[in-house]
Amino acid sequence: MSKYNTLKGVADIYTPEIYRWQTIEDTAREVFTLYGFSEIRTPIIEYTEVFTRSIGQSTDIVDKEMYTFNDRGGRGISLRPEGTASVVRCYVQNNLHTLPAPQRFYYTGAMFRYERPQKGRFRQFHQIGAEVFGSEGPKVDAEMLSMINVLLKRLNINDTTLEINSIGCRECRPNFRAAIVAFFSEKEAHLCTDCKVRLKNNPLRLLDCKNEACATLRGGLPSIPDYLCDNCRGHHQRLKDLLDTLKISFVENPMIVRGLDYYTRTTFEVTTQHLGAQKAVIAGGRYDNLVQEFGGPPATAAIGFAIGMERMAELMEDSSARCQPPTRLYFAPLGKEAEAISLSLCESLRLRGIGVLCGEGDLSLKRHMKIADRFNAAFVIIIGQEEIDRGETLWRRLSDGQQGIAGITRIEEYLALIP
RNA sequence: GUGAGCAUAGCUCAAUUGGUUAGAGCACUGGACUGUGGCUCCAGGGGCUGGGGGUUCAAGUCCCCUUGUUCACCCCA
Repeated sequence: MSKYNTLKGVADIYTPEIYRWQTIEDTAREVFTLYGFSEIRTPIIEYTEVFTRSIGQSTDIVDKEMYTFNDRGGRGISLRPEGTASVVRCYVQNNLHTLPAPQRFYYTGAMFRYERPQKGRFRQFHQIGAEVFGSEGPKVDAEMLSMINVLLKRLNINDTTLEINSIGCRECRPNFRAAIVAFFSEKEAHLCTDCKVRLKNNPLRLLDCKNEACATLRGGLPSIPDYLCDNCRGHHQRLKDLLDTLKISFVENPMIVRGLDYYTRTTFEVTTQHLGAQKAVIAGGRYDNLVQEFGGPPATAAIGFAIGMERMAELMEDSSARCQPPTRLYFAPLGKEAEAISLSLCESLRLRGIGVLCGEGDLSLKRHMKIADRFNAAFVIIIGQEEIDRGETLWRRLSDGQQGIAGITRIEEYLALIP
């Protein structure tokens, strides 16, 4: 075995799987454009600080999952583990706040996290994400969730649930956090070992521990909405009202706290039951302080989300994925002269926008037929010596075997074959 | 990083309590049909049974190690 294999947790994507991916990408571009988003492309590598400062030093992502290394110049560099940090860096670096507000961007591309692969989780995975800068109002939250809704509908993906939550802002989160700490401190002895650490480092994450014992302890937990300040409470209520107006169904899930430190107020996930343990297909939220923390204009509120491509593609497996566009005509030349004629006919047809394939002149007709069939061609155009002598070609429709003749150089007659 | 399962042809899988030459379907190539595909029939190529070591008269099968993979935990898209 001297063959090379892919690295652990990365994958080649090709036909027919690639058509599902293209459908998702094409549809997302279309829908996002309708909502006023324009594409943004940022590098896959950044200074490591771009990620550690935004995502949070104590999160799992930067703590143990980043591909980090020094380049030949000794610069500390990381492969991006997610998209938002780079977009924010780009926004600040290029003073994009000077564009008409709010600014809307979407991106697509590969992300990297050093994790143990499992269903729906890879070391190189792909996201389509969108970000809006410069609007604090819940209208943007609702609009974004509506955009997601439209995308899912267009892709024929049902069976998903939109879950929303609010985790407060700089003003009210400390109160809430203190209440959580107080609540669990009494029960610390009964918490799992992970949660004992969380109690000190990141108490919010006590909320979504899956350990049964911890889940039981959560009974009687102070309710998050009770601790939101008036502004955050108002924001959250307004969002829910707008979602109702737009007839977007959702459930409130006070346990959504997200694993990245930059989130404020609205957080949300689109979940499914079809992906094993990885139920989040799309996730995102507000990050009203991050732009300022990156040195951008103060009080630049922002919100964004990311779609997991691999997970999305898996959901589409039974759904209406676009198939490879069929080759409409297959040219079957018999002999060198016929091959040359076929080749130039093919070029003419391609210039007219018709997808055609040209076989090789030294194949038997039987081989040609088999190949045409395998490529799903609608018609085979047979050109042998007899045809050349008569100045015409023989066409055969593969679906029913009907045959006819066409003038050898009359492009219109080939075009006419195609419905 | 932790735990469990699985590695046999390109793919999906067989192979009695350990037993002699490791099989089948699909796919591929050729033929039946020398200028006509799909369906059918026939034939052919393909394997160090993931790798290494051990037990045994005998190992695809049992044991150990290793690598890969799958699923789950942590966490996340």
